[in-house]
Amino acid sequence: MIISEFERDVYRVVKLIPKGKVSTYGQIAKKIGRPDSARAVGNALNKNPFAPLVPCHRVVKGNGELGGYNGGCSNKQKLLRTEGVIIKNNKITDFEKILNKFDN
DNA sequence: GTGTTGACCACAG
DNA sequence: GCTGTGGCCAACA
Repeated sequence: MIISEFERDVYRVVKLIPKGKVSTYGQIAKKIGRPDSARAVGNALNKNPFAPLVPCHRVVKGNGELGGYNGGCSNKQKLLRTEGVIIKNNKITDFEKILNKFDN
């Protein structure tokens, strides 16, 4: 399985998200140097060649909603709650508090 | 090779 | 607050 440098960066950053925290497509995109390519980030995670390795459940939309990945990672929501992330109606409670902004 | 689509975000009206 | 448009990367028809 060979992937592009872009996707590799995406997975690298996503894996850096600490337990109990989440991030957004936009933040990840910005971190890897493509602030306008949140779509490509989602696409990379959609393929998800590192399914258990990349915590896709810690990646959500910019407004705190879970997003459309819900179909494949629904059980991960419960896992997030176990890690301390409160999820309410497919939305993250205290989203800004647990949001891991890769702000260097 | 061109156009469309996809787990999206930001800006303008 | 909602809608439309522009923007990036990769995959598919």
